[in-house]
Amino acid sequence: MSVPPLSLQQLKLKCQHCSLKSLCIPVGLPAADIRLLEKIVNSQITIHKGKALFSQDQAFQGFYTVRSGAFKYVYQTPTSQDQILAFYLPGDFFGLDALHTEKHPATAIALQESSVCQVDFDQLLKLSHQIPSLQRFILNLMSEQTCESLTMALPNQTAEQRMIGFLLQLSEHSERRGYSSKQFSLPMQNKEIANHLGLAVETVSRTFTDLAQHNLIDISQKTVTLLDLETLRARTRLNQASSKKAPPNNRFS
Amino acid sequence: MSVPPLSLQQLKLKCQHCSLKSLCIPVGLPAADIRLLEKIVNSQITIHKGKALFSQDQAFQGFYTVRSGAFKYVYQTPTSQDQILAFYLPGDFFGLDALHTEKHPATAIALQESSVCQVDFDQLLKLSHQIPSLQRFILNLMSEQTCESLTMALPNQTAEQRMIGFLLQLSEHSERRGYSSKQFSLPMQNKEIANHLGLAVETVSRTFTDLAQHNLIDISQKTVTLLDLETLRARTRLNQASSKKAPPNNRFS
DNA sequence: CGTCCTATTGATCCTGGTCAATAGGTGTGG
DNA sequence: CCACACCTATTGACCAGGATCAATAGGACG
Repeated sequence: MSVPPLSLQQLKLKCQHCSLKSLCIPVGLPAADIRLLEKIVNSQITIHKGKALFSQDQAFQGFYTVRSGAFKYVYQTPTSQDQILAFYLPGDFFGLDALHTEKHPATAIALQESSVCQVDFDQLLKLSHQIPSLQRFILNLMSEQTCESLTMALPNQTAEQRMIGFLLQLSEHSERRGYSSKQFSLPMQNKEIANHLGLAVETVSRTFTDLAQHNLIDISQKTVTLLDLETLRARTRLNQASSKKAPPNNRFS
Repeated sequence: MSVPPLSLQQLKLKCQHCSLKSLCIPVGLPAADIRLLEKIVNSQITIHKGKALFSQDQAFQGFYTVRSGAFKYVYQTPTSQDQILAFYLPGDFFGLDALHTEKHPATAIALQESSVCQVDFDQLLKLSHQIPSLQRFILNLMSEQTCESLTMALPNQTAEQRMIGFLLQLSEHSERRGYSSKQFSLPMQNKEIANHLGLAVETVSRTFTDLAQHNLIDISQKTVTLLDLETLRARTRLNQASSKKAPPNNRFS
């Protein structure tokens, strides 16, 4: 049977026609540069549910952006306990943390049928000599990631606060991709949320039902609806600014 | 009174003669390149105890390396609660997380009389076109920081595990600088350790005395001695690998 | 349809936070 | 140089949030 010279399927694999291009490397680049970029991007990678895109200690061959699906990023400790460091959703970049050791520090596992683009890093560096804004893009990307994980590392926080923070994070992500900030799906299991947030599965379950009973969220079939963003945001603020005492030296000198 | 043309004091400010150069940007660079580097580094910055090197939201002018002293890196939340994201000791780089917003996301405050080098980032980028290994150095630096803060964000962990982890981190740092991995000083207060680790001050105090009573550490006058590295390391492993059940699917498929 | 894994709900226990009181340090002014 | 004030560290008593244990229900998949 004959196929058209360029199917819609194939067309979509090009950066120029990618629905995520406004969130991705091509942002702001002229069409000519995007065509150069396409040459060093492998957009044909599909990963099945439960399979690893790359494994911990595997050699770094480039970094990735999620086209569709979702990943968990798992660090395996020497004592064979797993810790989910992050989840990656469409539009997210990951893998650059392997740069300094040339080995991936953790394993990326697909939570569902997923597709990614692989960007050859060395070639991207070369290309960045022709396209100066690329260099800035890479640096900004890494700076952003450092900054994000720094603030992510905030401890304290009750179980509810961590859960709400997690939901708000997904909400922002959904919004950034042009979808609803109030409704999105959870591609991961409660068990995985628990692991990521450092809680027991039971606590995750209980917190979801608590929030639902207070009409702050609605959750059914792995789809979450945030019903009261205001109150949710308010509840993540720790201790309501502890205004009980207002010590005189709460400012930097 | 007449002074020699180049005092020992002034000499030490040069990258070539800096005692930290093997940990810093000059590592591996020929003397000629180091001289170029010296031109874009301001090594004359001294910060007094309690003063800020830069403040949250302040414009990014370059990044820093600690020459001497110590800093806490404080994020001030909208509700005016402070969170210590990190401590920076001699040899540490910081400030690059400001790159993508051009504003520092947190405030760096000296814990004691401290001195830093300020590196003009734009000039460093220019210089990296002449010295290719510089580009790699910058990228590696940022990758390392991303990676570090990612793994730092591990939750779980009991109070004791977090405290030991903190001490081991300082131990490695001390070793990297060529000092003892077993004995080092704590430039920060218990209050600040507590804040950083998300614990109560009382818990920090209690954990120190507990560890001391078990002859795992010795602590006096802000100087810590690690007496039993083996046991300390063993105690950071969460749950001793939970071998009670050994589920069949503890491996990635 | 049966098996296995995940989610939910209840009961109990323990780590670590909070409150409180005291001791030790540091710095300032008389 | 000492006294006082204020801040930090330590120790004890108590309490609560969330982990653990346990049992059941719901889903996914062969």
